[in-house]
Order: sequence, then C-alpha cells, then structure tokens
Amino acid sequence: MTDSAARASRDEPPQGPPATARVQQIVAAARVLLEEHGWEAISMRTVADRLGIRAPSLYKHIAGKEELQAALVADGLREMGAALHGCVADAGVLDSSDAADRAARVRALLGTYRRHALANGAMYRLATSGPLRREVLPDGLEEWAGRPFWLVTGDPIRAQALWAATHGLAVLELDGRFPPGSPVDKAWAATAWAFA
Amino acid sequence: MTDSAARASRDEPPQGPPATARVQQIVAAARVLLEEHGWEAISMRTVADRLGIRAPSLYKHIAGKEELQAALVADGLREMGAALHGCVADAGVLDSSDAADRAARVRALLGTYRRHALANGAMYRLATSGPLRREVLPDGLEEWAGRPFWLVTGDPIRAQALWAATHGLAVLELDGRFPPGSPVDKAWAATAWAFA
DNA sequence: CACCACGAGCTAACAGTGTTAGCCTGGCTC
DNA sequence: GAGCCAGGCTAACACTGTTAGCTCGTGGTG
Repeated sequence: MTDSAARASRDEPPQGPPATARVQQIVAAARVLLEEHGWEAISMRTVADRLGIRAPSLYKHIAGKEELQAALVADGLREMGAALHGCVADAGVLDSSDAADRAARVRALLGTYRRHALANGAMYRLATSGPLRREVLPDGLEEWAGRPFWLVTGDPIRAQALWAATHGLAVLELDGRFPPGSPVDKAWAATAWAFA
Repeated sequence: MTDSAARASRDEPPQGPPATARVQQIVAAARVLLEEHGWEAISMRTVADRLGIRAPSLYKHIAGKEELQAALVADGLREMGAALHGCVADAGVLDSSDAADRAARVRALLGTYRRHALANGAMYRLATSGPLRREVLPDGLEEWAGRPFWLVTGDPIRAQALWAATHGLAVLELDGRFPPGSPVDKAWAATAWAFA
C-alpha cells in the first residue's frame, strides 16, 4: 500500500452534522440503556428518566425515536469501522501479495471483527441488522466502515463476500444460534481459511 | 453417502405436538399479515380481526404473542429445510468427493438458499434472526434444517462456516445493506467458490 | 429598566400495544 | 332437563410513541 493509501485507511470517519450538547446527552443515555438492557429497554420514557426529565421534553431536541436509533447506528458503525481500520493499520505493509501475509491479514481482521461484535453485542446488532436508512446516516460512513475488507482482500467482490460471511458468523454467535457446545472458534477459522 | 443416509436426508421434518384447527387458523392468519405487511404489522388485534374475533379471544387458544411467533419460526425452519433437503436430494449421488461435483453441489445449495430466502423475506428473517428459543421449538428441527450444509460439505465445521456465510449474504441482501448497484450475484458466486 | 422572545421544561391526552379478569351463551353430555 | 365448558365478548391495566398547549427563566433589545 502506498503511503497515501495508508493514511487514507486511517482517515477519520465521515461525521454528520454536529449535534448539540443536549442531543449528545440524550444519545449517551440511550446508549447506556442499550448496553445494559438491550434495545427493547429503550423507550422515550426510560431515556428521559435517565436525564431527569419527562419524555415529551426529548422532542425539543430530537425528532423522534427513529432519529435516536439513527444516531446510535452511526456511532456503532463508526466504532466498528475504527476497530477494523486500526487492525489493518497495525498489519503494516498491506500491498504484499504473499499468500501467507494475506492469510494472516484475513485472520487478524476476522479476529478483530469478532471481538468487537461480541464485546458490543447490542450496538453491533443495532448497527448491522434490519434495513439501513442511508438518508439519515452521514455520507460515506457505511463505505468507510467496510473499507478494511476491501483493503485486506484487494477486491471489492471478495470483500463483500468476506464481509457477509463475517457478519453471518457474528450474528449467529451473538444470537446463540450455533448448536450448544459446538466449536465456534473453528467455524471462524474455517471461514478465514476459505477466504485466505 | 449410504442409501440409508440418503433416505435420512429426505426425512420428514421433526414435528411438534399437533395444533388444534383453530390454532392453525390463527397461525395462518398471522402468516398472511407477515407476508403482506411484515412482522411489525402483526398485532394480536390485527390477527384477531382477520378471523373476525376480538384480540382477547386469541388467548383461549394460544398463550401469547411469543407462542404465535414460535409457531411461525417453526414453519419457517421447516420450509427452509424442505427446500434445502430437496436441493441435495436432486443433486443425486452425494458421496462423490470429486472436486467439481462438490463445487456444483455448493453452488446449487447456495442458489436454493438464496431463492428461498428472497422469496420468503419476512418468514426468513423471522426464523433466522434474533435469539432462538430452542425450548419452544420441535426437538431437532433446527438441526434437521441445517443438515443439508453438512451433507454438502461433508464436515460439520465447514458446514457451520458455510451456513453462516450464506446467512450473512441472505440477510444483507434482504435488508438492502449492499451498496446500491453492487453486483450481489458475484458476492454469492465468490462465496460458493471460496467454500467449494 | 422594561419588554419581549425563545429555549426547554412541564402536564394532559390520544391512539396503539400485549395481556388479564370476568361475564355470557350455545351446544354437548349425563 | 341440568350442568359443564369451549369459545366468544367487554372493560380495563400498564405500557408505547407522539402531539398540543402551557409555563417559566434567561438573554437581548428598545
């Protein structure tokens, strides 16, 4: 990878229009609830409670629950993207086409992805599940978050396939859909091997 | 594969305890709503409306909305499983370890999976997303539905990895998460190739 | 200084949700 | 015929997101 490409991969994530301090507090409160008790625990009243105000007052600052969700989704994508970009940056020289290097990069990316998704289950699910309302997301954020897959595979098609496989593993593991006691580590390893 | 194993792969799906006619009508009504307007259109009142009764009357037949959902999930898994089992049955002799045959089987299975998931979006999402409450599902149904992956890959670990990759592609495509205009077909093909 | 505007809180209310309690009625059985 | 019970009903509760309209304090302006 060239020097400029390396810098580009470290680029800051696309930011949306800046939020007021109060909006940031609201999103932060929702996030605490999300991480502690899951999305279903987030209601306009519970969020308002955490701030010591009543639910209707929230509407002085945000348009509705959908906007709150969109803000959390954007945060989730930014954090996921930051983790993945950090991983490919750490991997050092990326334009090596040596097969062993490539396999190591794929393994590292998948490891980072898995750790991040499992450590931030509710945020990950929120950010990656269900239809994406692109119009309420900062421009280019989604593409930025997925770019590490492109950087590691060197090909947009393989990048999408690897991303989908990785996402599938993450959601199934998060949701406990693998049969109890099955060696999930090995399924991750098999995926890395298949795409290396 | 032995003859008995081939028969086993055609086995009928595990059935739960038989439902009364009225319960079947309730589930059918919910299913129509699900397919026409998505899960969020299903409320106890809308389901009851379709049957010409009031919502509380539903509770004479089913324990609650969760049980309704569980019945739909079981239906979804049975139908998905039937499609996949049909695919591997059609593929004929399955114990061939010829690489080309294997690749063709993987391609066929992924094609069937994709068609089924896209043609039954709401049911697919319902059956495969979110935590699975195994205790309310017929015993062995989940394992039965996933067995075609095992039959095609010949290995439980690779089966899980392939299943996860396939699921990832399906949900991302269903949810429109691939960048607009991107060649999703090729991502499916790349996945089949990676696991062949 | 007086005034006014506006930001940001409040209460009351509405329509919708899942669910429970309790009532009623028609048909089957003894 | 008497009684039971399956399967409907209404009323109600506690929740949800959201709107309308009021109030109060603060900052800027004539």
